[in-house]
Amino acid sequence: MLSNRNNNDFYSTNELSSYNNKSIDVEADTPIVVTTALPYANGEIHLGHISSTYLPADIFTRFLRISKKKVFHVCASDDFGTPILIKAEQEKKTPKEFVEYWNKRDLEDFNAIGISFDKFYKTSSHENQEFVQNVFNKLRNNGHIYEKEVIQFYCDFDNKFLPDRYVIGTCPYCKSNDQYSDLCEKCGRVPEEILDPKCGICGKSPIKKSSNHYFFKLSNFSDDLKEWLTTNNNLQVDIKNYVLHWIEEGLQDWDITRDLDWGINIPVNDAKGKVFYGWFDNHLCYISTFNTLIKEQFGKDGKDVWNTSTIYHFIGKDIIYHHFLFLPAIRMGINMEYKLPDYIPVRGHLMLHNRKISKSRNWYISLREFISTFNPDYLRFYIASISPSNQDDINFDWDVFSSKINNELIDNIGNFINRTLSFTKKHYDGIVPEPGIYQDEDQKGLDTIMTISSEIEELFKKTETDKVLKTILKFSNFFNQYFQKKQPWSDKSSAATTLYISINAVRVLAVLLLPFIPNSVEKIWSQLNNNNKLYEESWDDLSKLKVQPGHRIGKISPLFKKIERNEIEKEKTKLGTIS
RNA sequence: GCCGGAGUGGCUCAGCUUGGUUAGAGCGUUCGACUCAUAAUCGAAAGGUCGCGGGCUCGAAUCCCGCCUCCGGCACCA
Repeated sequence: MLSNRNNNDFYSTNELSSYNNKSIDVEADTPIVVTTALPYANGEIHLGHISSTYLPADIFTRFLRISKKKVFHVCASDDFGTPILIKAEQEKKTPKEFVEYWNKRDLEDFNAIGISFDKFYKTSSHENQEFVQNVFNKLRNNGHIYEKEVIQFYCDFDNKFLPDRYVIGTCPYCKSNDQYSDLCEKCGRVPEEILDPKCGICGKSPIKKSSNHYFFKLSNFSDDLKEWLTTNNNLQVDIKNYVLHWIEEGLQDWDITRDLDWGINIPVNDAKGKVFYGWFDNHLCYISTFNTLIKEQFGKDGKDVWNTSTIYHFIGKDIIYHHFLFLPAIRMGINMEYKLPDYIPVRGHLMLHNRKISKSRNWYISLREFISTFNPDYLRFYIASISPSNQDDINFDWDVFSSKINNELIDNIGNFINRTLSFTKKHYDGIVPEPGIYQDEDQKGLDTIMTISSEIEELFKKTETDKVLKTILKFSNFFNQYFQKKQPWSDKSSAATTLYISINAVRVLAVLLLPFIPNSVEKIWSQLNNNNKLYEESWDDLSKLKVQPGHRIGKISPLFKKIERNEIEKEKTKLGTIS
């Protein structure tokens, strides 16, 4: 059940516009382009999407921003294709209305969990349509496109070709009725040939008819792809080997045509009623969206910026094939007008209590539902703390979630912050005290603050978010120990020094945690009563003692609310029962 | 079937690339300390023949061979 809480307001909206300071010269420093895989505009975002793609990208992006790098995070909704057409018809909406709804809804959900895009656009934008058609024409002129007749199901009654999703029949494997010809939702397999096919619109038996399709000669690029995969050392080795294996087996040319009217028109006169296959246009939307953003922000041609940038495509492991083969091959096919990606961080899938997430089997947790009950930062913290920088699957478990949040985020980090600030309030009237002589313990504390940034920076760059968080927890744990050993409540002579150092450690923690729990960290900042904005902080200043003696801190209250046993039990019983 | 990954204290995992002090961490358990703090924190202890068998080596969780078990991918999917 969803609460009435307005999730849009959870993260401040002017935060992003402040990042995008137009005075920054995009050419002065190497810009970084971060793209995230496009959500398909036919259903809600769930925890799996967040975990495999958007959160790792957002943490990375936020780290780059605080490191004062020029970074552009672009994404878009994937608006075309048969499943959308079918669902729109079911809901008696035009496909355009349907995808507009999901585009808006997805962005709201992303905002609610603090995924910060510089632009979230759509594959149905006129910019993308023109761009895709342009790319197609160039590929065609370069000899990478050919035409071929293919046999398709055709419904005489409805007078149209039936793409796979429009053909319903019996699964040849598990014999379930009423399954799509390209996917059996009962057994999860992809039928070779569906039994007893029926038209998904009128229910009559379709006939087979030939249709002229356009093919992309993926096979032209085998050598170039192999070369790229071998020489780009930023790509994950296990994935490279996996993809190289596909190339060895021989790449199939790729049918990029669909006999549909919901898609990007193929810019050829005799291709009326045909559109591009979604995977031809959707990843080109990374570029068209980026170009639109650069035009809007700087009035420039995005191409130049793109080609001088470092490019990251964040994806889940299910779309490796498209991103390691189709995407680069298409860019190669237009003479590298737009450079290839430098990095393709691939993450595994999120399991739910050790079972695969499946919407059709109702084994999933939607993002909306999650954040109607829990602080969105709890999800960010938990997922980040269990996400390795490889494509291993990870597991969402309500009990682990609750113990991580209560023990690590709240009891370790939250408590250190709270005890430090409360002590300052109580014994120093909220004024940061003047430090005295540094003893050994104090010096160790100062050293810990000094070295933390370089220790963490490397891990961030390798997108090892779980290790970053572990290091931050170690940092916080160190200061809990420090506080305990120094006993400022009884050792009055060194209490001022203890508090001065501790308060500065709180500030460091806030900056360190910004990429992970951006909302909560704003609260720390306001409790510290710093007079600048947190996002104006720079990573370079991380290890400085910037909270000065004499500074008055703000109002103190616990940052987090603990997760109660019964809340978790409630969530566990809800699993799989939501209709 | 093919390709890949994993098996380490009750649980979750790190370490393995570049073999070498009594194999680490967190949670959980037990005992103790403290009271600034959201019954929090701090200290200590118990607990593992590092899946099995062999091999190389002065020495292996770490390298090599074989076996067992589990998991993932195999071109719809975050």
